[in-house]
Amino acid sequence: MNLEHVALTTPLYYANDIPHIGSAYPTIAADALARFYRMRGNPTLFITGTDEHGLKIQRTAEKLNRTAQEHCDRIVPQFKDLWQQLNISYDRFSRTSDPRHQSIVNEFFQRVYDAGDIYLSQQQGLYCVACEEFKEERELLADHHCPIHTATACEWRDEANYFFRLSKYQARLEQLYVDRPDFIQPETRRNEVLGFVAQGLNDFSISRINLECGFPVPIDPNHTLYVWFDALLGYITALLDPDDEPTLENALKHWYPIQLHLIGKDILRFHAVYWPAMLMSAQLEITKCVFGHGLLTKDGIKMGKTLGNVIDPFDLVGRYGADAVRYYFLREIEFGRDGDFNEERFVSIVNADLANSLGNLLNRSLGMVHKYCNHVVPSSGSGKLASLTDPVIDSARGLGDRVATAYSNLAFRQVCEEILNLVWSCNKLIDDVAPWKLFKSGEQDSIDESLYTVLEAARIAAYLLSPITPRLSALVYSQLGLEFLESSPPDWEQAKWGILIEGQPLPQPNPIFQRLEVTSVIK
RNA sequence: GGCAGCAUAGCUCAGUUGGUUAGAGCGACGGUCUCAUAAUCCGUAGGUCACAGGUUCAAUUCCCGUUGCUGCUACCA
Repeated sequence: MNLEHVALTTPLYYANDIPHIGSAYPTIAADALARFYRMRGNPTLFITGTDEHGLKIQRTAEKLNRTAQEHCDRIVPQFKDLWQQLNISYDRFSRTSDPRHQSIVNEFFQRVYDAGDIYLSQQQGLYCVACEEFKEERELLADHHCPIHTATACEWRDEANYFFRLSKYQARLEQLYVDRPDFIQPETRRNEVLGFVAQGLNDFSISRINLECGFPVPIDPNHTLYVWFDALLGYITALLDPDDEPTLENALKHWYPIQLHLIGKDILRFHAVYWPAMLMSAQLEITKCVFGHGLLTKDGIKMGKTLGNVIDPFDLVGRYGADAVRYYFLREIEFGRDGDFNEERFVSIVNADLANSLGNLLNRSLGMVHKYCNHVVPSSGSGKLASLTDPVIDSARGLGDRVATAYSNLAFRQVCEEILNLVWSCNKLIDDVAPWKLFKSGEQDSIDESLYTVLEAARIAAYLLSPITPRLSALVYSQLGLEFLESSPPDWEQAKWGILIEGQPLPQPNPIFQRLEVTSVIK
């Protein structure tokens, strides 16, 4: 078994506002992956957190009459609360306002500076005072008026900024993309990056003046580090053990390099271009893979505050529960592509798969065990029904490998499909065998054989689905009289056939997943 | 504008290295069983595989064009 260390990250979410569904989605995916790797026995470090610097946060805080730190201190608990409600098993919550982070950033900056990749230059351009931003000429209206603030013209500014020598890394980046075709996934995202880089890379400024919210530039405290420069380093800070001195050496010793950054495609460039260049400059290894997932729409329409059609993740989990939400997003949406949320569809998919197919499979077979098999796990039989049970058993035996491949490829949809195929074949097996008829004719051996097959297959299905629906799987296990601690699930041996032991008493069956009802009026 | 991608049943998607009746799930409709959470299982869905050309004995699958949609086209994050 591969016991490689796996550190994986969600984005460090911008702590400007409370979490939205776009933050929940990749976090759910990352959690499923982290749980999968832990089950396989890989030492796993699952990192999430918040990015707490930059102009937007500063402004939001000002509006609310708070300091930036106070503002973030109020936002962060809401992220943590949502993650708890969604059953997210993160190991580290990295906040970029952490003083330890500053130490890491300073050290990293020094390395890049020593490499000669940071220099002072002039940022010239048209500046909208109202936006406090430089604008491109092409995005402005006539006479250099800002489209947002049409009353006043932008003014020409000539501002000193520190720059990172990104252009120096053009060739090495292109080589990286060639040498490691899996570095950027999925393929379409990779093509976007290739196209972008092929245009030629410009150095980018990594400092701002007139900005308080952020770290001072180590070599020039009049400047503040540009948010992204320190935000990306939050991943490395998160690698520090709690008692470690905050040095790069300590951060890199166990978990580096990071295996996977799971991000939205909207921040792909920072992770696939700037970040590896920064790491090259600091002479650090590059993350193994950057995966840019798709974005979500609601009922086919882009979500936005102005449209008022945002999905509130708190509301969704509150009404339907963590497993249902986790399952829908990973089952129904091809990870990597854009996807849609539709509440009626959500309810029908979740009911069909979790309640009707898997839940009812367990419930009906346990019911029969209690009626026909003395409330204990039946024997696996003598093989009379082999022609019916063998295909199911074969499918269950191979399921672990198939599902593991799919998880490794972040193909959650495929994971679900593979598992459902087994579940469906079990429901069909029951109908084909019809144990209730065998009971009347007294064919106990065949009853046992069919029910053992189905229970054991259901167990494997639940086990392999547990990274996605941990609570549900734990319930299946307890219904089967087995232990399943959500916080430390049993190891991958459980993917094998034959774990259920004949004669073991079974508790009274109880539906593991209640059918959902649409609880809100569809607008 | 430039570059890239996509366009298959009501919905979400598979698929065809070009070749008899184009598939799955969900939804809908009909039927069956009775162990079960009115669940399961079976059957039905007559989709010109976006549109118009081309190559070929043969294209939904290759090529060109058109239309539509999406993404990228750098310093808000």
